[in-house]
Amino acid sequence: MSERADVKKQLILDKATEVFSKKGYRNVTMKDIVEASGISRGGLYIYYDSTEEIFLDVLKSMDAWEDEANKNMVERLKEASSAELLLWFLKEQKKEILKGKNNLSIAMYEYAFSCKQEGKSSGAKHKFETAGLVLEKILLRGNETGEFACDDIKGLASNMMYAIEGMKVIAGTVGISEKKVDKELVYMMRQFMEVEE
Amino acid sequence: MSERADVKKQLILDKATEVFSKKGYRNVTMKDIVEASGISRGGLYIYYDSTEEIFLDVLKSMDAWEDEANKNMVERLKEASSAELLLWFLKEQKKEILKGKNNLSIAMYEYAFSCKQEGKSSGAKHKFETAGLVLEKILLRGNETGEFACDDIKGLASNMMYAIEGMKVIAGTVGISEKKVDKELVYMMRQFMEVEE
Amino acid sequence: MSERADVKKQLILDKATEVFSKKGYRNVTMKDIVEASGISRGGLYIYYDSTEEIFLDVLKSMDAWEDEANKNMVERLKEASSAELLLWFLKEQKKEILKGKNNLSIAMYEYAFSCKQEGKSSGAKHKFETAGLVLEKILLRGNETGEFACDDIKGLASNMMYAIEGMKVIAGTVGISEKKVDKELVYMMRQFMEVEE
Amino acid sequence: MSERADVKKQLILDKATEVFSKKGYRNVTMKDIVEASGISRGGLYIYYDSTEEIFLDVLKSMDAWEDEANKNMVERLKEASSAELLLWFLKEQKKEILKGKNNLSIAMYEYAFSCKQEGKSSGAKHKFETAGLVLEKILLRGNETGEFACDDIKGLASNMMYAIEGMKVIAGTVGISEKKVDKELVYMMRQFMEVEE
DNA sequence: AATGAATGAGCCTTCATTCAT
DNA sequence: TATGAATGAAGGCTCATTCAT
Repeated sequence: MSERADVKKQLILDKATEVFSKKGYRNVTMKDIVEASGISRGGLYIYYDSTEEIFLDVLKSMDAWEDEANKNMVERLKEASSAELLLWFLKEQKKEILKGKNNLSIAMYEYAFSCKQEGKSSGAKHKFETAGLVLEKILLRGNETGEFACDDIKGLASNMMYAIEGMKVIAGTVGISEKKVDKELVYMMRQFMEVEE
Repeated sequence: MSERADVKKQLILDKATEVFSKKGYRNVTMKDIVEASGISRGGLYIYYDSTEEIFLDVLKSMDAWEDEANKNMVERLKEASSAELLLWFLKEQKKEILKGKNNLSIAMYEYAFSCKQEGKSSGAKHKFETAGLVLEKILLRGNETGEFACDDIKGLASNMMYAIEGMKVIAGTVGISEKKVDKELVYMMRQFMEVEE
Repeated sequence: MSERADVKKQLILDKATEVFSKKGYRNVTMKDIVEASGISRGGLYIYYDSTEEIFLDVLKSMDAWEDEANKNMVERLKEASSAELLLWFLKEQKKEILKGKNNLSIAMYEYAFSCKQEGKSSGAKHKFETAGLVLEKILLRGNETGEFACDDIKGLASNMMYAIEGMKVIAGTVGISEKKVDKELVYMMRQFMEVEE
Repeated sequence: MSERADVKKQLILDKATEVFSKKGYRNVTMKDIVEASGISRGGLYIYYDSTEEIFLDVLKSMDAWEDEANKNMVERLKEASSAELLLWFLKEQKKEILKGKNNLSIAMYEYAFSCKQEGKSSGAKHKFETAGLVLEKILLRGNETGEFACDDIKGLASNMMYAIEGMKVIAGTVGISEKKVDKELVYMMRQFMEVEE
């Protein structure tokens, strides 16, 4: 693929990401993406054959970005304190939660749901598990350095991930306030560390 | 509306519930409901004007059922122990989580999401909050009777509800095992009571 | 299928026959048939899913008609003279040849060709062979009654059928005059019987 | 036009001939020819503006080739016996018949048919008549030399041409065996000469 | 000349909704 | 009320043709 094509694809992905964030997965038509990206109907088909293909590429590009972020974080494990990393991790999660109807969560759920219907794999599992592992690593390290005090790291990490997932969904549907998110995150942190209000 | 009409409506709702559980919200067509309910295309329009109207009625009938259940539970608060009630509550939640792709969660998320787009209210908020309040009541009472030991009931109830919500979504999309659900529930309970394995 | 549906289907077939006769097979779109039959786009899909399906039904209805005609002719073998039957047979062929661009031949060739591409059977073979057998029967009988004098009936029938087929194609493409057709038919008949000019 | 352009055009014609033979006329797209010829989409338009233009050029180049062949044959009339020439002529026809779905006949019929619709001339008539004249010449000469005995040369030539045309069509659609073609040709020849089996 | 990405018209198909019976 | 045939709008896809490079 030529460089020019890559630029075009990136434009499509950027606009498509907005569309999927606003409309979910199922409700998005090729026409939507055509109109959002300013490309002609036929032109879009040069690069992608279906909304599914585009959606998967959107996820892939996001995964690439997240993998990068996670790698950076693991690097930082060596220098930064666990508490700092945890704060960074939760801040990222908070950001995503608060994007609310502008995040891809609902689209991903819809997609994963339709995949399940058809017995396909959606990749959502991997994404969810990876984030859980990162959290585990941070907690484990914090326990070792004495920053945290937690006797069931796996259980805690899992609980936090599900609660965060729940907040994302609630944020994307009925909505959630920043204050509420903060409260939840503080509640979680109190289970294993001192938190000043 | 005649009694006969009510019977017909109930039939439609029952079958529509199955359809929405299996296919989500957006993906459901009038044809799906027509075929599932065995009623003619035109006949369906006598009772409902759109899939949205049907879906809202499905939610309403479920709410009615749940309100009833909650009322019963509050009644039982007087006779049963808080621990018993909590177990019953969590068992209900577990059941719903494990229904996985056969529960209405995804359809509700899709619907709530599209409502948010259009500024409508979906009723999902009410449902989520009601369940939270029930849990709160149980925990409060347990604290009073000394069965539970929890110093932030609101925070705990909220955390549990989000984590449960997260599990529902994960169950409906990437899937979750019963064992995993049990683990999560036990983890939650350990925060305020003794749990034997 | 209800009677009403049959009426509708017949209307579609009648109009579609005109369309296929005028435009061949490949060049016909659902839109053409929709416009010719005065039915809505969606309405057509209730009865037929593709132009191929319609075309096959057109052929089937013609076959039914021809089978009937052949059966009648075989009946008449008992009473009529072979010469009379032969004249009738050739008159039928002549009629079809002269329909020229209004006959289905070209559409059938196109269809049979595309079937061959895909390894399907088109039914054209059967039609061609059936007509040949009818001719053979007439010639055989004429030989027995002394009306005809032919020492290679199979060869003759085959030759005549190919020549007639050739005329149909030429008529449908470059065109042919009635006089020319008559000349050809007389030439054929002279091979085995007396023909007055 | 430069010589280089001629080379390019010839390449296009060669490849296009294959395509039209395989897919008929209507079913051929610019893309097919682009892919077959290895020339770019835009490049093709430098030389030809439509598939029709290409197809006409394909026919023209074939005509040129055949005219050449016919002229050669007429030349040979002076040296070779009529029987030899006839055999050569029929062998050529047989070859073309047996090419079956790889000959241009169907494409020509499709094209001629669509021309007739629009009142254009397709050139198919000329081709058909030219071949008939060649056959006539051979038969006439054979009659003069006493090799053949035929009292209606025009009628015979015409009959043969139609039968051959019929075989081409049948070969391109439902198929025909070599043995069957031989039988037909022998049957024709017996009408005016001795043929050993 | 040559390339191939881009355009947009046109056909295919589905489905919410209407309406004669 | 109930039916299901009919409608037409909307979205999917392909392909002839153009155009910047």
